[in-house]
Amino acid sequence: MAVRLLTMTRPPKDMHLAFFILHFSFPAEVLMPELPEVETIKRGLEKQAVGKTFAKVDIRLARVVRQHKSIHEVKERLQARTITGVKRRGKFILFCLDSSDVLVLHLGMTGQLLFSTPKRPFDIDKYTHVIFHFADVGNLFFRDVRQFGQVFVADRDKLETELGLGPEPLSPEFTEEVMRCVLNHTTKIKPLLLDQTKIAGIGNIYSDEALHRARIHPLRPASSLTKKEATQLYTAIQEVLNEGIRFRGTSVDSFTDSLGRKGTMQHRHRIYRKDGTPCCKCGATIQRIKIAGRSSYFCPKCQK
DNA sequence: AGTACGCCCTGGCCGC
DNA sequence: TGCGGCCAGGGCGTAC
Repeated sequence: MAVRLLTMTRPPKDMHLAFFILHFSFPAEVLMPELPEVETIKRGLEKQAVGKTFAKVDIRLARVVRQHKSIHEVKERLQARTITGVKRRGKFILFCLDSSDVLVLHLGMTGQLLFSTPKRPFDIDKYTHVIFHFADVGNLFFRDVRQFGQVFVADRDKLETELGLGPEPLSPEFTEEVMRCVLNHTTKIKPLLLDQTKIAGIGNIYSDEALHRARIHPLRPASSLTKKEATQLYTAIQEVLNEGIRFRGTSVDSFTDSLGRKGTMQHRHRIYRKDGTPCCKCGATIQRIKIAGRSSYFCPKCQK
C-alpha cells in the first residue's frame, strides 16, 4: 500500500493518509516547496528528529550530494552525531549537530523527507536517494523524483556564506528599508522575487500571490516601484507567507505534514494557476505569461 | 557587475 | 494503444 501511494501521482481524494509521516509528492501538478511548505516540514521534523543520533548514512545516488569531493566525507561528518535542533533558512532545512557541522537539505521541486519507523515503515524505491539510519530506531529517507534536491554538510560558521541567501522575509531584520534596497535593481520584479540572494524563500507561487495582492504587474522593473507600491509589496509578501504557514502550506496531490494532515493554502490562492478564470478582485480574466522561463499568473486589470 | 538563458531530471500529457 | 516530443521549474554555470 505504501509503495503504491508513494509512486502514484494522483491518490484518490478520500484516501486516508494518516499513516504518512512526511510526504511530499506532486509529479502531476508541478509545485516547489517554498518557505511555508519548508517551514511546515521543519516543524514536523523538529518533533521527530531532535535527539536522534546518526548510525549510518546510505547514499544511493551520489549526485544529490553536492559541494563535497566525496560522499565519504558526508558519511564521516555525520557518523555518531546527534541532531540538536532543526532550523530553516530560505528553502533549506538545517539539522544542527552536536559538532561544528550542519546537515543541509534542499528539496528542490519534488524532494520528500520520510520518517520511517518499524511501526510506520516506508518502502525504499528508486527515488529514495539517501537513507539516514538512526542509532536507536527509525530512518529518515530523502526521496526526490526529479533529483533537483540536494544534501550536504557545512561548517556552522561558514553556512551563511555558503548558502549566500538574502534576508528572511519574516524576520525582524527584513524591514521596509531593506525591502526598498532589494528593489533597487533594473531587473523585472518577478525574477527579482525569485532570486534567493535578494530575498530568501520565495518561489513561483508566493511571488505571484504577493504581486497580485500588491497590484503590481510582474514585468515591472523593480526600481520603478513607488514608495507606496514597495510598502504594498512588503506587506503582501509577509501576508502570503504567514498565511501559507498558518494553513500548513500548499498541498497539491499528497503533501502532508508530520501528522498526515494536508495543507490547505491551495484553496486560498487568488492567482496561481488560475489562468482563464475571473480575478477575485475585478472579474477580469487571469492571464499566464512566461517570464525568464517561468510561468507567471497575473490579472491584467488589477496589476499595473 | 548585472542580467539572461540553457541545462539538469523525471513523469505526465498531448497529438499523431 | 503506443510512442515521440514537449512541458514543468530551482538553482547553477556560462555567456553577453
